[in-house]
Amino acid sequence: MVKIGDVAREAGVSIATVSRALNNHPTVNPELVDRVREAADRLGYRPNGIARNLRRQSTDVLALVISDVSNPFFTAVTRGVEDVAQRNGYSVLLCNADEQPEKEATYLRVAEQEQVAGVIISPHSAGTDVSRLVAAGIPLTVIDRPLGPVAGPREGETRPDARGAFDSVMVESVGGARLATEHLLAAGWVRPGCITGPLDAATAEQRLAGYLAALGAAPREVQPLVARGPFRQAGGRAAAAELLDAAEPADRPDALFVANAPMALGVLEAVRERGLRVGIDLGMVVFDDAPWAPFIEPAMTVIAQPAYRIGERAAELLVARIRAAAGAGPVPPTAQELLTTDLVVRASSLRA
Amino acid sequence: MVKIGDVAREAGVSIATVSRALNNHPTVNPELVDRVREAADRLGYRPNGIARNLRRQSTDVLALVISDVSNPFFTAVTRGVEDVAQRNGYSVLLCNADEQPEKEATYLRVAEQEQVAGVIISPHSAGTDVSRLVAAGIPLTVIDRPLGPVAGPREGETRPDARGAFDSVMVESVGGARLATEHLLAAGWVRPGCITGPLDAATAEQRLAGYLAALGAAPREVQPLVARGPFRQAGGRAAAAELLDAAEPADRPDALFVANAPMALGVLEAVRERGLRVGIDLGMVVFDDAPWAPFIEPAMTVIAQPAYRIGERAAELLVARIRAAAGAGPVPPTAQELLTTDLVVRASSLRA
DNA sequence: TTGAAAGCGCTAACAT
DNA sequence: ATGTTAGCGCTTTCAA
Repeated sequence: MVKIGDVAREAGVSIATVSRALNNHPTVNPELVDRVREAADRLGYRPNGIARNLRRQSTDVLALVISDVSNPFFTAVTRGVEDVAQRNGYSVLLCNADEQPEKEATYLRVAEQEQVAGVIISPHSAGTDVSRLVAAGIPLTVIDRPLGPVAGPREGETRPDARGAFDSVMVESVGGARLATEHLLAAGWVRPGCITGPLDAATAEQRLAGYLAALGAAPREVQPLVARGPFRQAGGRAAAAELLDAAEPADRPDALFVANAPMALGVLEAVRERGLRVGIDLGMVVFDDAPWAPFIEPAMTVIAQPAYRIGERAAELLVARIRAAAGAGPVPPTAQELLTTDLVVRASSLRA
Repeated sequence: MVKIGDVAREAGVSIATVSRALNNHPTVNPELVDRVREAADRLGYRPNGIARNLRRQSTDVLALVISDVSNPFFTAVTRGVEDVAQRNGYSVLLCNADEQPEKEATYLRVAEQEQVAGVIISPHSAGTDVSRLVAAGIPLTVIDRPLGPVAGPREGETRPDARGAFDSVMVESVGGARLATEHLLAAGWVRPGCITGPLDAATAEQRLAGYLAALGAAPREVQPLVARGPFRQAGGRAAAAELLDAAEPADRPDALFVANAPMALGVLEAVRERGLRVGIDLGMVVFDDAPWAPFIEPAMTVIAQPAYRIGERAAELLVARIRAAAGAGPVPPTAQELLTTDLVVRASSLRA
């Protein structure tokens, strides 16, 4: 490996000059800059990032910790984050926690140890522990799911200023879920059920809460019908089976509000296996749009989230905070952004 | 930030002992190990990964450079890589090159500078430059798309031993594409067209080659009908439009072989816009399965790749090579694995 | 403007 | 078995 000393010798200058020349320090003689550049090219010199990071105590890398790479929502978020990061000179390292708390914890530890410049995370649950990151002074933006109070340095102690510890970008989940359910009711379905994620996932709770709120506000009384499963295709299938196979026909839903897109595919499996027809025997609305939603039969009605925008905003807030932490900008006030969702009516929610 | 010296003081030992204790060095008194552990816990010590990497000249991190996070094929590959990596104590950093050569180059540079333990890459084109990685001795496994000869240290020079420079895990693309096209012909479609990726993408060429081979072997002569576009939904839509809108009806395909799944969604858009019905007016086969494929109407016939397995094998080969490079195992012979594809017949390819 | 040298936090070779 | 110390390759004072 060719190092800075080799370049210095080749260019006939000191290593300090090489460092300054390569980092565009203004105080160095332009002629020397050229000589150094050429020498570096000739030798194929590539600065050792690790050494640089150790010295600078910082990196040009952002970590994006998401719950599931195969969920189109998160890939859209990823795009937004990447585009903003790239414009600002950062690389994005994507960490797929895969809905597993241990995997998430591992990535958070790696992020801390490798001293990334900042972290954007969609926490598995409100209990996800980011206290070390906060303590290490690594800027953090939380997306998609809220985080509970951050633990303080001593056990059992929480930081009263936890809210100020990080920015967040969320979506109006409760409202979107309520809108979806009201839409189902308005379309003439009488017993909408709700298929949501696990108890520890905040988004699962919010979407359920919206569903319940809609039922509560309905003119006639409607019995809540709820099933849970992991936020994946298999989870949706099992949960749908649970609801659809209820012993009492009166307990079987005639419509389904599904809390995320991967689950919806599983719900569709269960529906088919039972010979049910969406739009005829069963109404359906899904929280989250997906590329395939317009192409299935009937086309899926969804609550669309501004996924790309969430990624963009999260990255913008993070970059601003990194800059501020480096003293290269004003300290922005803590942001808690709430973006809105859209009901996209296609065919699955309409009675044929 | 609490560092190793602080722990040493707290535990009343030297920093060397702390280092050894925390790294499970066998030669250290178990009683001291406990003392050190406790001291470290008490202080909330977290080793500085950067400093460690600088000293050790290595990392516990693998980089996985893929062309498109939103393609389900790559997310399945990612899962395979992650599972193997985790079992072997590595973290995976996912780098989304997004089909852009510059972005890919940036990530490769980051991987080199941050000295990741190894890289798995699905190269944008055969021209992707991995010479620096090879020169830096970073083990590399190539997946999905082949890489051309690796450039040598001097311009214009190629390394004759380039084939031995890295392992690869690919899929029988040509054969799969040929099978798909033959299936279309056998199902009674008479003018199958091919929608493939850009000229510089090797998989686009391979899939086209398979298509052409099938036409060449057909009993009656069949005119090739080919359109290209970026490997995305919008690319598929534009390419399909090109074929479907041919001035001469005789030049319009009555079936389509589509080279990847994201493109297929775009093709479906174009098909709908023209009021065509898949399975009736138009046969369709897609290279690559996708979670939504069984759920669209009619269900999509696909060439399924063992995506998860590709990721697993790539990671296994990489880990073995990293071990070997560290002297912790035998040097494996260069592997060039070729996995097989499966034709999954659903409804889209059958004449109703 | 340039160079010499200190040190980022850690591991490992060497000394005890 | 434990401690002392020399670096890993770089950036950045400090001195010239």
